Amino acid sequence: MLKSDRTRQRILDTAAREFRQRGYAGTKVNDIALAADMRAASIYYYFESKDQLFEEVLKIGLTLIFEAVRRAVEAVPDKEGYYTKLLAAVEAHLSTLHEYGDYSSANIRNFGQTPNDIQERQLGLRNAYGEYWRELLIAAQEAGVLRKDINLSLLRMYLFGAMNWSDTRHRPAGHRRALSIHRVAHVESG
Amino acid sequence: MLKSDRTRQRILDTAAREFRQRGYAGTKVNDIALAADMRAASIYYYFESKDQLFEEVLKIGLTLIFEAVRRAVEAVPDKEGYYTKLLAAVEAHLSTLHEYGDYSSANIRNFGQTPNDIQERQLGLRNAYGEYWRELLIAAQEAGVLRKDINLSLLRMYLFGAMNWSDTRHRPAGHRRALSIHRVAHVESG
DNA sequence: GAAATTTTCTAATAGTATTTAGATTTAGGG
DNA sequence: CCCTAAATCTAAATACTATTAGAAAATTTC
Repeated sequence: MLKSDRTRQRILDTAAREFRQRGYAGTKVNDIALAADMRAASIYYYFESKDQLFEEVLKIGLTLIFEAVRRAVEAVPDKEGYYTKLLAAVEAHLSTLHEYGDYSSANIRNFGQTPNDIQERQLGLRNAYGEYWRELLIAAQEAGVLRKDINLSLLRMYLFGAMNWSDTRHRPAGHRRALSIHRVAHVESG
Repeated sequence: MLKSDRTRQRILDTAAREFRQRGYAGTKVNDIALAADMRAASIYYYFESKDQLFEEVLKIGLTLIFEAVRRAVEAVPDKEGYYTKLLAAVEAHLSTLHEYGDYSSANIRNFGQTPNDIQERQLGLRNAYGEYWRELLIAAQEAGVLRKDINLSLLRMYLFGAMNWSDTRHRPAGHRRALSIHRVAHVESG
């Protein structure tokens, strides 16, 4: 029963890559199949529909980020304070985006243009992640790590934008990211 | 001969809105036509193809932002220094995104998932805008407004991300932005 | 190694999309 | 008003796309 699982995984990986690059409507089931070295019909043996496949990719994408960030924040001892916690969160978000880029980028880039019924089913997870950051930022501000006059909703929005944008830029092959995630998180020169 | 121009404009406006919401592949020529209160075939009287219409929307979107930013920066007297110039640029970018949102958002949100041939034709304009910011940031750093150890490529990437992200969040109707662009640019509470 | 089961493929179906052709309507100038 | 040109429409051609049916191949089990 293992081959089956590996094939399913291969379809998911390929689908994530295609959805990321061409979007939900722009990706044809056939594109995914050919890129995964099979015929379109075979995909229906593993997934009910294109929509269901897409939803699974979306869910995996955000779940990976959320769990990595939560783990990273919880790994910081409380005595280190909220500045360190915040940095850990940023680094975890960026690392996941880098490592499981196809899944998480597929989610981030396509959510806005996803059909409504799919969006609604994903909204819970999305809001939960936003809420997690909201509370993190509030705690950081109360701990004095962020100035009181900073608008936390805006800051959160900007943070997400900044973290997720890196993804938009195309990374030329052979010119792999030369900066460590740490440097990226600190906006430092290498 | 004015009716013609107005209709063409109406098609463009409608197309920008649809492309923004549903993406390039997700938007059907029919959707645009119906939303603009006509039949699909009529669009072909004004535009050669769906692609050409899409390209025109993309181009308008970025051109509006670029020109607004350039004008805003040039309007700042040199003696006011680069911090003011930088803020003016951010405010202009945000304002345009807010005012001509459909065009500029259609560009920002869809560029990555646009077919290759279209992307290539738009690349010149995109690179020019990026280059404009690059030089602005270099000048600001040399003028001492930005710390020397800050990686300008990353900063630019993050700036774009932060500025363009606001766009992703849906603005519930009736709950129009309560913060001024100025406050948004400063990440200040209202 | 043959039977049973799982997996994959070929071919067809049904539904949609873009785009043309050509007829019809609308608007403006004389 | 009427004529002409511009603008729009209806209907159809063409081309895709998701999905299904069922045959064929591969894999597993005994």
